[in-house]
Amino acid sequence: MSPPEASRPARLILSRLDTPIGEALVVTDEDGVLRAFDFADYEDRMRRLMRRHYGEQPIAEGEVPAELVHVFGRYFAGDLDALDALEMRTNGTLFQRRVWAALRTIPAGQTLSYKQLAERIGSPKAVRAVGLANGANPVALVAPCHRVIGANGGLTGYGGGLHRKRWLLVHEGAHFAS
Amino acid sequence: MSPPEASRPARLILSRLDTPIGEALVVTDEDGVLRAFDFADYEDRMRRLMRRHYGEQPIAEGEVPAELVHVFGRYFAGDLDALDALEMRTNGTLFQRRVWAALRTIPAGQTLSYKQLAERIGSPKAVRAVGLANGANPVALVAPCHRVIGANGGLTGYGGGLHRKRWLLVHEGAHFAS
DNA sequence: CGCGGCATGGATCTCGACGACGACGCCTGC
DNA sequence: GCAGGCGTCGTCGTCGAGATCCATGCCGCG
Repeated sequence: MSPPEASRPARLILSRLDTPIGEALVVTDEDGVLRAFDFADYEDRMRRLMRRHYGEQPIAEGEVPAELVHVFGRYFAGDLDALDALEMRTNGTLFQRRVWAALRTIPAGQTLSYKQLAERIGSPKAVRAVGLANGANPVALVAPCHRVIGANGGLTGYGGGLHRKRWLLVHEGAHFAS
Repeated sequence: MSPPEASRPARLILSRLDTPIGEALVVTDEDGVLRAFDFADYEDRMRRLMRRHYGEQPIAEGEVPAELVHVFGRYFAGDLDALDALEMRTNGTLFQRRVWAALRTIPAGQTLSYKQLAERIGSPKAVRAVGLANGANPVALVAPCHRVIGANGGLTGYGGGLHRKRWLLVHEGAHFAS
């Protein structure tokens, strides 16, 4: 159901990618597989997450792998499903990995409420916990936590700033309140 | 009685010094005051100690301050009291600092047993604890933990290796068994 | 003697318990 | 509607208790 815990990477490489909504941080491992995606104005939180998941290991600066440049470029250019097949590796608790896996079952253009997401992973009452896990998602966009909104259709919150959540949902043609 | 806990240093500088008993590690703070002295073959332990006392702070490489080169040189050349006036700063628990301060009251050429040292700091039964604190001494030579030996005159143990303890005691003209 | 066993005390590590905290949702009372 | 209160549940930080580890010393036994 949820993917297995990812092994401790031999190396972590941090690179930076320009997007229409600001500079993004891309962390990959020695196989070039994505370990984190976040926005540059939240670099502190991203580093804290990496430390939590992988220990004190230093993070080297590098280039964004060509395949990732290509795939994110397509997504922002309007090919909304471009990220669906992209491999990602995450650590985290069983519950978190369940939530993050469930996120990828929401197609672009659609949204889900925190409640519906909680039901989908079999813990119908763990609504706020789902919110917490959403906030701890290391791989924004690829695990599309921006597609989860309040039961009343409002945007509630987003780790990258509400303006980005709004932009992404508009970009994907989803419906939401105000 | 025991010196106050040293403040967190602004900077730590690690330098290396040749001695008749092998390369030594010298750690100084931004004032050039000694924070650690150990032998190069135990660099791991030294770094662990620094981390414990001063946190994750990185340690820069640098040159041994001229005064220290001079003073250690004199000690190894036979001026056995050359280190007596040297300033040092240590962190650690109250008990540890009491032990380390008491070490400096043992003159070169003399020895004390762990028991006598325990009595000297007012905890006559904390004999093994004194041994532990001795092993956690960050400032070898300057806090002369090598002058503490077993009640039967044997050398027991030394963080820098027994051969160094033996060499130092011979160098200082102290008496000990076998 | 030499050896084994045991008391002794501080530091460190590990665990489990506990409390606080949310990117919510629902119900109530105006 | 809308503001406020509360149930709910996984995380994380903190704290404290208990076990373990030792650079010992002493006693008792062969």
